[in-house]
Amino acid sequence: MIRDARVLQDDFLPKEVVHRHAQMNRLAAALEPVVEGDKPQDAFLVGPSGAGKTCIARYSLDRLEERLLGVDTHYVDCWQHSNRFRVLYKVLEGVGTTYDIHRSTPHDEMLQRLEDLEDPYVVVLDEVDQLENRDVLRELYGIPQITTVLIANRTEDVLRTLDERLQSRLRSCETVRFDAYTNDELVSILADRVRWGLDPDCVTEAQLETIADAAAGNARDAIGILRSAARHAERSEADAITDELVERAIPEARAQIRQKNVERLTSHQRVLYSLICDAGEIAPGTLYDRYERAVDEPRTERTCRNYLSKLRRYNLVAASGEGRSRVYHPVE
DNA sequence: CGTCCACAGGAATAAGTGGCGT
DNA sequence: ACGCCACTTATTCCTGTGGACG
Repeated sequence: MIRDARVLQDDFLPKEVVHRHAQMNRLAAALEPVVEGDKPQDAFLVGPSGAGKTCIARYSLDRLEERLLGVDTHYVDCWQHSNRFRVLYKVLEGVGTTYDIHRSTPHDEMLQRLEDLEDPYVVVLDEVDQLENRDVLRELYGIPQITTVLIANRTEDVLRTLDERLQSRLRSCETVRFDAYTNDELVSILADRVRWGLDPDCVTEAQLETIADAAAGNARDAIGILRSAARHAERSEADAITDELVERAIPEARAQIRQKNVERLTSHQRVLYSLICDAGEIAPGTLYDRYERAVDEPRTERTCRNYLSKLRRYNLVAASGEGRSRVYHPVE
């Protein structure tokens, strides 16, 4: 029943982008000057996750490379590469000069190589708000050949921690806003994937609507649910996806993401996480007390606060209330 | 209504790690 | 073998903030 598994993968890039023409055009317009040999405008794509930002950015890079020889482009996921070295390394990778780069290569040399570039270079920095050290942004902005396309959930999260100069520069670049997809849009995106990769008629319109509803505007989640349901159907050698499989796939797709994140935690972080899960809702002070008693050599409170912000970044826990009335609770 | 305190998170610092060049 | 360089993690110190409480 799965004819082409690739179209259900996270990194699949459709040949045509639907429902995002306005954003496509704005980004294309910002980059357009490069065709005439001028400096393109930096761009900033903002919006909730799964709203098509990454997709549009990658798509635009592909179109640009198609049209124009002698422009380099590259995509960097700052979630996976969250420090200066890794970002610079990935950026250099895009122009194929990493053959003799290693951990202890001075940053100056890496930057020098970028400054020596002959051709314009467009870099997408996805999830830029996950960057631990923003110095690298300033460094990249200092290189005239490089045009950046930043992607983040919220503009303010990125701007907040930057100095004045960089802030004003970022404010003046082309900002393209994305909203979450509507249910109808999600259904049509899912229908496309079904058409390209699954047997026709193996899933009903009503089922796609159920999936779209559960995904709450997030296309990545929606496709994840569809993928999970299709895999189960295939494993049980059914020739269609049943309603029951869809219902099961909804929590499962979420659990998979959570599982992946929990695996990336250290043992101390996991203790905090399970304490929060057990309590359902817990005040910071109580949490630290219990943590101190739960482990042999407890870390300091400050370190735990760092752990907690990591748990929040991974979307495992959330905090509500400010100041003294703050409580942590698990997500979902 | 003002004070106090728990809490968040920035900055500086120290100890430990890993891979490289000499 | 050794020092270097940059990274990572944890810690100490500190400031700003908003709700609780007298």
